[in-house]
Amino acid sequence: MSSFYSSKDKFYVAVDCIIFGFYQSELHLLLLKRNFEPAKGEWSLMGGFLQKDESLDQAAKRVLYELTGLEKVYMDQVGFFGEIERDPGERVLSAAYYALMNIDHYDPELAKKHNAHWIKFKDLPPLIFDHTKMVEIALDILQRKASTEPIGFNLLSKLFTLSQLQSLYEAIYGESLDKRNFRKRIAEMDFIEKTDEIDKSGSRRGAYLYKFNSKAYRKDPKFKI
Amino acid sequence: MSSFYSSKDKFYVAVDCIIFGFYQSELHLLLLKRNFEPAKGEWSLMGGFLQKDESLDQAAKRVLYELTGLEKVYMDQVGFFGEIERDPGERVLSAAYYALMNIDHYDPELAKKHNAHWIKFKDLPPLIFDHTKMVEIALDILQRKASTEPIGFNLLSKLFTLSQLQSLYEAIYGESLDKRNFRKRIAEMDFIEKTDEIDKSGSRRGAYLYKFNSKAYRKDPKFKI
DNA sequence: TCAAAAGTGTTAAGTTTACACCCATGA
DNA sequence: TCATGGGTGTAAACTTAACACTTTTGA
Repeated sequence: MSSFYSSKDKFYVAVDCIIFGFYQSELHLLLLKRNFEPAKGEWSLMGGFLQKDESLDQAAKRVLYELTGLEKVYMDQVGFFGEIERDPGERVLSAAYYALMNIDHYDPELAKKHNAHWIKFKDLPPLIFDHTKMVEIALDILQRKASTEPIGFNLLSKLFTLSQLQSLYEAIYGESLDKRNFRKRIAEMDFIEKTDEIDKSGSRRGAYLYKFNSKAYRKDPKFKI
Repeated sequence: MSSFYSSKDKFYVAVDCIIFGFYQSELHLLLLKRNFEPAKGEWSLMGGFLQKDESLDQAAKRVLYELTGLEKVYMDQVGFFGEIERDPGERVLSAAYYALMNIDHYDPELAKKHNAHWIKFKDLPPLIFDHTKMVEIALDILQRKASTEPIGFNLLSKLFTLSQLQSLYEAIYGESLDKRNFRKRIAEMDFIEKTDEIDKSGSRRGAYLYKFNSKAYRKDPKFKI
């Protein structure tokens, strides 16, 4: 180690994951009822410590993988949290990431193992440390980003109905949208393609299924939901 | 130290500051021509290491203070940079912050001492490590934030002309704005107040000076420049 | 046959953009 | 007297918002 660095302090660094899912027309978060210390018995985000051999982004992916068994989940940085007393045990800095995943891909067995639960975003319980703050900021970022970039599709199945897509955005924004205006907008986006498949699960009549064609999407400024 | 934490890795954590100034109708960055290792002789952001006794935000303020002698400068998070090899010397994580300061408040003596220079944003030289990336992200955040929150005033004097305000926003966005439309917008914002003072430095005729009244501003959704 | 979700256009209101000239002053 | 930046309004284009009924089907 060079002398330049040797006099400096070193710190534990964690990543915490705000994991969004969409289910029954509502946003949910995957939260842990901690059966381990510190803060045993309380609700928290899934987290883990950064290791020497991985980047922060890799650590976030790893932590998510440990909980869900899923790779290639959409993730993005929320911010970093560096208050001295944020973790009452030891000083730990944390980088928060949010993830958007399809709730159907989540193995309930893994949930049990970690004592993880999908909790309605609206019914958010108190969380340990500064995790509530992290969640608030994550929602804010999600709202802004979802309105100008096609990331919402990560919360849906490959094929989805327009009603599902609309209720997803309603859940993200926390407000209802006009059906006809919504569909008009979607119709203008060439990269949201109608298939000839029909979903019968949501209605007797059935609704056409659509898909997001990421190849057709290239930072289209038309994207604005 | 509890056994829970003791098996985890610890890391050096730095803060790097992207310091914006506004001067002669152009955005500038305060950069160091490093006369110290590592990367001596190259351009970099002002940075420093996080210490045990301070939060990340405090560290950012301290680092800025060391360079400028200024307190109470507007600062905001840019992101957390955690690639393994980002600093070729040792593994160092970095939290980037941007700062908006009035260039007139900056003491040129301090600049000399640190070998710091105000560089036109448009003429940005190559920077060490991932600092260029940090700057790009900071500009992006600044552009978005300046368009919906009244943070731009931090780059101006307390009193400013509308021409100065307009050229500030033109510099931030990198595009020119229509003078009449711009002034129409400003006129609708009650918290940007016309004084009866006149600035003669920019024209023979002189221009009215305005001030930002932060007390009158309360997350006004009308703010959109 | 009826309940429940799917699907479909038009109009008014509001916002954004484009645009050109006169004013006041000091050198 | 003239060069320079300061200051001002209107109309067209475009975007957003509000709004209600018909269709299809399985139970």
